[in-house]
Amino acid sequence: MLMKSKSILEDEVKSSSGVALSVDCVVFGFDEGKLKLLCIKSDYEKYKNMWSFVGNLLPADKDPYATAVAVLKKKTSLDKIFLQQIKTYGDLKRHPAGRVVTIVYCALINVKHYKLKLNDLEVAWVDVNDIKEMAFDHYKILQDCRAWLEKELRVEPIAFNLLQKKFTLRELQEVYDAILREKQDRRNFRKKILSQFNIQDVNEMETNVTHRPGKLYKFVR
Amino acid sequence: MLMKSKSILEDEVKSSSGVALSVDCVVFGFDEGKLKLLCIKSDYEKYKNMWSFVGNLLPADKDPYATAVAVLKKKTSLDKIFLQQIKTYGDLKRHPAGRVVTIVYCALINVKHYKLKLNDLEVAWVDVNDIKEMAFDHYKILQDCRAWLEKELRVEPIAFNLLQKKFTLRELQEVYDAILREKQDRRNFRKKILSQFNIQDVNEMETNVTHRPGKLYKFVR
DNA sequence: ACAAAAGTGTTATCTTTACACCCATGT
DNA sequence: ACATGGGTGTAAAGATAACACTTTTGT
Repeated sequence: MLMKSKSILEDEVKSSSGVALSVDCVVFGFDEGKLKLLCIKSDYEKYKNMWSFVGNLLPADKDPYATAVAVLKKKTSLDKIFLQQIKTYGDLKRHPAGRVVTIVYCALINVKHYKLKLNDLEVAWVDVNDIKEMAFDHYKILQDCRAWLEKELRVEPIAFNLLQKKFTLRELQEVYDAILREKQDRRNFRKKILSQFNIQDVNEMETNVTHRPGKLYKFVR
Repeated sequence: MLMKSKSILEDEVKSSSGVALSVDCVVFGFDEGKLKLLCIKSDYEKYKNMWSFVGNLLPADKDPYATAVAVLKKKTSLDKIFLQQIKTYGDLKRHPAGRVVTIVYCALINVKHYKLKLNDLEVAWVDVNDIKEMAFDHYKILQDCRAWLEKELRVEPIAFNLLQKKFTLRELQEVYDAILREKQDRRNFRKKILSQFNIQDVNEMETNVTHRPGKLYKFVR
């Protein structure tokens, strides 16, 4: 969502010959077996206390991708995040402050990354499956992003962005099962994923688990 | 590309707090076994006589999709065109007139449609494979659209938009072969396409061909 | 000893690929 | 009669799906 307070944004909208441009980031994380969404409480009266995406107006001297990177840096302290443009939303009535067209990016981040900190008390990780509505048209956008994520997951090596560098095949499968909303057969999953991508055994084992530890792997491009 | 003359556009860019928004349409057609692109000569000094896409600035009272529909209606007289948003381009230096962010749509149209007429002398169908450069960042955009088209063709029933309602399987395969840039085996293609989509024999034959006429089919959703 | 997940192979089914001959039409 | 593409089946290879038991660790 837009970071400016309502009155400041309305001024900007008026001054831009009718159309303002913003960038929104749909940030997915994975934790405790669940797909999570980085959410911020809306500061708009109309959507008071509803969740929305992090975002910002597009500065005149920054391109959309750089703006999305800056938004993520500000909210999470992370650089080098997997970030992909999904779609642009420009319905006339989508924003109560006036005409705002927003370019939506999807980010996949590792919730356990040692550098991750949420630099805003209003920002939180929310279980995607618990979200039934959001501010603005963000719920619709979320559905589009989930559809994109499902499709992309089946063909591209994007799941690794949600995990730490070294991971077990169980963790990897948990990511797939959460995003695709189905439990796959363990043996078939392992066979397929190992033949689909270059995944290397790093000769280490997971620790601090209450069961037989699994081998650790890494993904290599 | 943008329809306005250089000076008018520059005024608009200046008045919009630094960022103007436009819509560009990458329009594909299929004719004589070749994938064609609807092109217009650029009217910018810098890109004089180079091809560009049809497009327009986003009016304050129209959403991006409706704007794309209006552009196509104006240039081709066609309504009800298959039209899908692909990506938004906003590099700082992409347009010589200043800061212009453009939302790109891809359209697939039937070149033989009885209503199709190009309402502009500067507009033409160009063989996609003959295009080596374009104005602005349009060549890069074209490559992205071709990549999208290839990927989408393999899974969604979009090829039919490039053909007339009734078509032969040869014509359909020509579309696939042109977009995927490979000649597939005829028997395998027929088996696959008939099992993938609901394609019905309309009990008619093609006419005016110098060889054994093929059956006509139609696609049903 | 028990609970929890790791690790592993085979078989059946489905999908994909490679491949060649006769047929209908126009010239 | 010839040139052009229409129409069709089969077999081999590869991909996917279903399925169960033994092992390792922590408690």
